[in-house]
This record gives sequence, structure tokens and C-alpha cells, in this order.
Amino acid sequence: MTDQRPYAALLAKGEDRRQRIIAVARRLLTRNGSRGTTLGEIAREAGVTPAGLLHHFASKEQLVHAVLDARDDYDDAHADRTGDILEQLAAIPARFRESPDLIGMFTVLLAENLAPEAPLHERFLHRHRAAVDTIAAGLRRGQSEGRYRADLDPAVKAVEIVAFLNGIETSWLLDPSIPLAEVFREYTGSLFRSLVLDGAS
Amino acid sequence: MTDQRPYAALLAKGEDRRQRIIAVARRLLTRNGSRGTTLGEIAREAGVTPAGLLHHFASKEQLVHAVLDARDDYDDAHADRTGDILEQLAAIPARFRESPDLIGMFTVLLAENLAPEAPLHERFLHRHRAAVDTIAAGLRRGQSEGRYRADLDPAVKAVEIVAFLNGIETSWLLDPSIPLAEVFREYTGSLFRSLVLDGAS
DNA sequence: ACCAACCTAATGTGCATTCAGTAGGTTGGT
DNA sequence: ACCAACCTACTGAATGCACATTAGGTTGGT
Repeated sequence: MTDQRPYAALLAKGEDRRQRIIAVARRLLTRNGSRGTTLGEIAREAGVTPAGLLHHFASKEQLVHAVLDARDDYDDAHADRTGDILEQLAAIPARFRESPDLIGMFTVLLAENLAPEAPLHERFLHRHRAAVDTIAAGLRRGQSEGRYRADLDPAVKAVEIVAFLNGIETSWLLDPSIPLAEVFREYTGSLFRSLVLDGAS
Repeated sequence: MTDQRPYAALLAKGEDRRQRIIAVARRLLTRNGSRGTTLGEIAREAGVTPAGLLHHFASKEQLVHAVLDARDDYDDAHADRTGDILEQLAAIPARFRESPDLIGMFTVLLAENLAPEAPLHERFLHRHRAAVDTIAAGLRRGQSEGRYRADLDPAVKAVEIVAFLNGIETSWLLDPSIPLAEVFREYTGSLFRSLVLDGAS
């Protein structure tokens, strides 16, 4: 596969290091946030000096963007816009188990960028709205296909779902001993009752 | 009320300044977190120099603790351990409207202290568990009084509720234009359906 | 003499970023 | 076959700023 000529190997090495830096940065950012993580730490764990790291990324802020970009690409590639929303929610606990270090980065960085002047504020605002819209679209599809009851506002329910998802990620990062699977089962169960069956009044 | 002798007035001034510092710190910490807020900023808005601030609080960390202590005291004083949990949840949007700058500080500082080594990690871990326990106790009371159905685990539902509350605070700080009241109405409504009525399997 | 409530002016540290290299590989011209 | 110009992937040592904390006053009341 890989070109074995020395120059290609050199380029491959550089790209490899770049990916290593992103992976290390993602892990550290998830635990400590951007302000709680130094370039020195990331560099050390990736096997370079801080200056070496800045050969691959122009600044700390650009590195954070690159980490977020990589994660967005991953999510886009794995997104499922056709399946049932409730089933997708029910599948989330498996992701917590199988790839725990993909969990929580957005939530942590989001909290650091709530102020309108924060460097990533706009990005997270758009991301939040996009998440709400995506879920609302899934709910609307369920309604138009007759699977969900029509007397409920998808935009409102979507905000609730996003809030729960962000909140449970934070709770789990703080305390991994919470009964995650049961909480998801319970929540998706009550969503089911709200969406599918008739509740009184 | 206040002692008008000069020395008492001096002491009152000191206490007043102390409270001002806590109030300013609370506001700034809620928007920017601990690492995103400098003593200089807090001091300036409170009308002192950084050194003057440190006359009232031994260190930045102790100031943060004092802010959290003040907030815990406030919460304890206003806690209602006898009313219906669902009604208390339904009353929360009014608090967002009436005292918006009391909202979200815990959530933001929590995100900065998820790592086990973080200075406030233990404090937030205990706080989280206490919040879950308090809500679980409220649910259990509703069950034993026959208001809520018994076939549901209060501890699990309580984790869900805390996650939703933390998550919605974050969402609202990021984007105050979300339909907060409707989201609360919808969520408490579906809690009601889960807790009070019979859902099918 | 002692205490509270400050202030100004250091002090020291942590940290992102820059600078000036070094070691190897490539390309195009002669 | 050789060389000048240029590239990638780094390193070690500055540079400079932001920031928490400290030292040593001053003022005014007890």
C-alpha cells in the first residue's frame, strides 16, 4: 500500500505524528478542557517538543479546531439519518462501553466556551443547533410516517433530548459508576411512552 | 440597624466588599469558569486591586470555595424537602427568568473538574451524588404516599433528572433563545406520564 | 501596640510562541 | 555526476506576556 520510497515514508511519518497528536489532544482535552491542557503535555505524550508540535499546527487554537474537525468528520461518517431515533438513542450506551474516550469532549469544551466572546462559542452554538435540528428532523419523520403521535413539538422535544445527552455525558465523566444502561433504558422508555402511546390529558 | 460607630462601619465595609467580591466572582465564574477568570478581573469589577482581594480571601482557590459555599447555603435555605418533586421541577423556569445569574455556575465549574485530580473534583462528585439522592428521596416519598407508581427505580430516574437539569442549564447558557418553558413543560409532562399513569409495557 | 482595609511594586512561574539551527530527501539545470 | 535551491520534520534555547502571590507600605480606628 504505502509508497516505500524514503520521501513518501517521511511524509507518512509526518502524517502519522499529526494523527498521534490529535489523538492525544482529544484525550487530554476531554478530561481537562482546553485551558486545563498545555501544549507541553500534549507534545510530551505524542513524543515531540512543544515547538515540534507547532510545526504541525500553527497554534493551540488551531490544534483544538483540528481535533473538533476530526471528530465532526467521524460523526458525519457514522451518522444514520434514516433509522428510528429511539433505536439510535438506545444504542448509545454501547458506545460509552466500546469507545469511552470518544465520549464527552464536546460537552467539556462547550462549557469552556459559553461566553459569547469565547473563541469557540460560535462553533458550539451552531453545533448545538445542528444537533437539535437533526433530532427534530428525525422526530418529524417519525410523525409523518405515522409512527409517532402528531401532537408534540419536535423542536421542543429535541432540545430536551440534547440536554439529556449532554447532561448524562457529564455525569458519567464525573462518576462512571452511575447505572448508565438503566438510565438510558428508562429515558428511552419514557420517550417511547411520550411519542408512541396516548398519555392522558 | 448597623452600628454607626466608625470601627463597626469599617468592619461592615469589609464584609460588604467581601460579599461584592463573591457576587462578582460568581457571575464571572459562571460565564468563564475558574481557569477563564483572573483575580484581576474579579478585583477590578469589585473595585479593589488583586492584592486587596487577597486580603479577603487567602487564594484564588479559596475564593472559589467561598463562592460555592455561599451558593450551597442559599440552596439549603431555599430547599423544599416536603413538596411534590414534579411541582418543584415545574417551578424552575421561573428561576431562570427571575434570577438568571444564579443559573449555571455549578454546571460550568463541574465541567472544569471532571478529572479525578482536579481540585474541586471531590466536591462536585459529592454534590452530584447528593443531588441524585435528594431527588431519589423525593420520588420514593411519592411512591410510599401512593402518588407515583412503584415499578420504577427512583435512583435511576433521579440520575436522569439531574442529567437533564445540568444539560438544560448548559444549553440555555449557550443559547438563551431556546424555548425553555416549553421544554420544561414537555419534560415534566412526560415525567408525569412515567410516574403517575400506567404506560404499556 | 495592634488591627482592618486597603495600596503599589515586586517576584516568580507557567506557558504559548518564535528563532535559528540540523539532518535528511528532492528537483531541475548543466 | 554534481550542485544550488528548496522541502519536511524536527530540536534547544530564547522571548515575552499573563497571572497568582508576596512584601512592605499607609491610613485610620481601638
